[in-house]
Amino acid sequence: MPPTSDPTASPGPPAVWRVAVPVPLARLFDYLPAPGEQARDAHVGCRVRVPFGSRELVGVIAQVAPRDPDAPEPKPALALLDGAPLFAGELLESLQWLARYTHAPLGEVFATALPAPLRHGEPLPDSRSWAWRLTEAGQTALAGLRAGKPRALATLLSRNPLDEDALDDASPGWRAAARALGKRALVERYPLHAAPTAHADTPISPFTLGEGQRAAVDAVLAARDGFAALLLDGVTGSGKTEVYLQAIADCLARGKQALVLVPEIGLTPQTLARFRARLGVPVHALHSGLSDGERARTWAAAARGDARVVVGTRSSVFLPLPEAGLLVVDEEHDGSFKQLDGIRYHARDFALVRAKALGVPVLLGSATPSLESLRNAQAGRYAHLRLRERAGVALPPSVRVVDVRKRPLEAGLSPELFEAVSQALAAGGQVLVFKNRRGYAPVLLCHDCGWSAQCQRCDAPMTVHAGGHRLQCHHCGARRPAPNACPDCGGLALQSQGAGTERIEEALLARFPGVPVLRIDRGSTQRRDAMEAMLAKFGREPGILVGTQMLAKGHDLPNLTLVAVVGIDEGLFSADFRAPEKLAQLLVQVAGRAGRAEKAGLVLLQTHHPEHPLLATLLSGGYGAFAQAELVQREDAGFPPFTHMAMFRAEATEVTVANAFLLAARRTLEAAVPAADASTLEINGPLPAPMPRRAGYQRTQLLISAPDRRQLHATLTAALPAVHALPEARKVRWSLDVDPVDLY
DNA sequence: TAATCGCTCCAT
DNA sequence: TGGAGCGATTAT
Repeated sequence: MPPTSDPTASPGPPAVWRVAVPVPLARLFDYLPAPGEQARDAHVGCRVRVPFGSRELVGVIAQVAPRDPDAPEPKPALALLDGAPLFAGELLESLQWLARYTHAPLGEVFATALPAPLRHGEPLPDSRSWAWRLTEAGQTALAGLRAGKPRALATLLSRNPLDEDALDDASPGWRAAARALGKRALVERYPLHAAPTAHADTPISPFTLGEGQRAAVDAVLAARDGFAALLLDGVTGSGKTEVYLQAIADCLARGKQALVLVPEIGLTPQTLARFRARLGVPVHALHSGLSDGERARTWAAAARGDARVVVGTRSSVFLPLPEAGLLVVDEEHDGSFKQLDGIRYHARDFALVRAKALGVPVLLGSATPSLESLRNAQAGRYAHLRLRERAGVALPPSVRVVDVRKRPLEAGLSPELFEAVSQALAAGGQVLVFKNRRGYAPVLLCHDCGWSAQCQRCDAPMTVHAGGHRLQCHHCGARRPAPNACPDCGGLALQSQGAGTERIEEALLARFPGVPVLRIDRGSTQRRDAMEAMLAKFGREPGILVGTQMLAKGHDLPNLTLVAVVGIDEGLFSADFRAPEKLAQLLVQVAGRAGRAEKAGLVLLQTHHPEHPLLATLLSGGYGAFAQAELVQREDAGFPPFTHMAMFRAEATEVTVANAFLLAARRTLEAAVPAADASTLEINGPLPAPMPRRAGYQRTQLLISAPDRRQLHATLTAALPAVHALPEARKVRWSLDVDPVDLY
């Protein structure tokens, strides 16, 4: 950091605020302190409102520096928004690291790290938790209340006061009832005093641990006084959550905060309820279903140390943790930890950076660890903790590959599959049919002339929906009614080719009349809690679930005895080098859903390629053997984690315009490569993206890779200012993605 | 990124 | 001649 001046302490040139503003410019802007303020070092990390062109923006003071006497007079800032910095210490440093690593402007990184109200300059909200109790008048009036929601709420509160989180769980929609009762002074709201420091009395639960779990907990506790990365590698049902809970309980007992990152679909009410029941302190949840106000409150609670445990999705990795003791990343292999637009950070990787800066352990859990994490474990950078056996009485499922070559298929389902479903239902079990394609059918084809329905704005076929009546593009969202006759030849022989979840549902309903069939995908469950409600209604009686990825985890389904996986063949031959890893993870995760309780589960894999090496390795040696084989291939091919990548993407209405930019960027990069790295740094492209046209834009890409991360960053750092300044850059939408996950 | 400036075109 | 529409410019 450059020298700063504190005019109250030492005379010298007057100081200015150097502000990181949320605009795509990788530099700071100088402002004179707001009226009545003097620039002090303690202002670093505070928000300020500043004039910017004709706009007003909220920025963050990144430095306090002496005013440059040669520069023109800076504009004065409008107002200092914080009395104490929002970003300080570890978080400030980690975010500065992230800006350097992603090559993104610091102002945009700060903006991404804040919930919307704080980003727009609102004050840090009140973060106390509130509870409700019955008043004396309420006690008296209780018996006289008419039946209904208010009476139900009053009855609930007559047993004991409840905090708002507990009310959310116990009685959704309670707020209207509470307001009604509050008006009549029958109930009242009061602030709870969050216990801010030590919870020495928090018991480490008496739950008995298996041998592997015990060893894992011991390893985490042994590492608790400093930074350590621990990979908790345990099959589904081996009790990873119990290990997290015990490690968190220890963390709480020492008066520290714990942060648990979970995938987008992993934050179920079930999970939260389990954390709340076991830890004995308020557990804050942070996910996309919350209002902006709630997110800001959680942020404030974490910043003040009031939130002792936060369970949240990707963006929770930006929470301030002044008293951090432990970070957990559950399902660390999950793709939803990578942000795909804006600041393209990886929450798991950033959690590691933060844990290191905080000097606390980070626990990465998965039944199917990413190859990156396995490699780090093998290189000795992470401790590798294995949980081999399933906890309790659960038995591992048996897996059967069904060869469907030359078999008659109905909606893509084989006779063997129908037979297995029939048997499972007869035995009183539930069935999951997994197909990673929503809609009715992936293609609408003319049997006479070969025409197929394509999206007009994307290089992709349109998916058939609504039983064949509607066409929808899954890439740009376009919709139109399905034609009755072929637009090319006028023929009436239009056929839905292939099967999505809708069509599979239809076939199962026809085949098993009277059996409940529930379809779960992004079409059937728009709202976040819709899936909960549907699964609750589905219950434990015999029935069939049909669904996509959404069903691969979360939601305990103890009566599930058969899992049938359909349509994996595309994944076996994808061009993406990560496709095998993703497919193996998906198969293992889905299979893990079968037979979680006393009943042994059966998994059917339907394929045209029963001899495919991926399946063979996975079946004979499990995920570990697959991962070993895959790592060897990655090393031979020079792919991550043995090499490091960055991707420039460009889109424009004309492909030549997109390519012209990437070609100019390539020249700029080549000129910036240090001589010592010239033989190892590789640049590929410009090449068309795997989907060359999307939503009307032509998309091309440029891939840079180097065996050493330092080389990659040295080149990017040297070249990026010139790339930003390229005249061609003004004509395209372009972005840089360091460590891209999807190569498109 | 987003607001603004200034150039061209063309309807009035 | 006004102003819609578009591309270029610029931000302390």
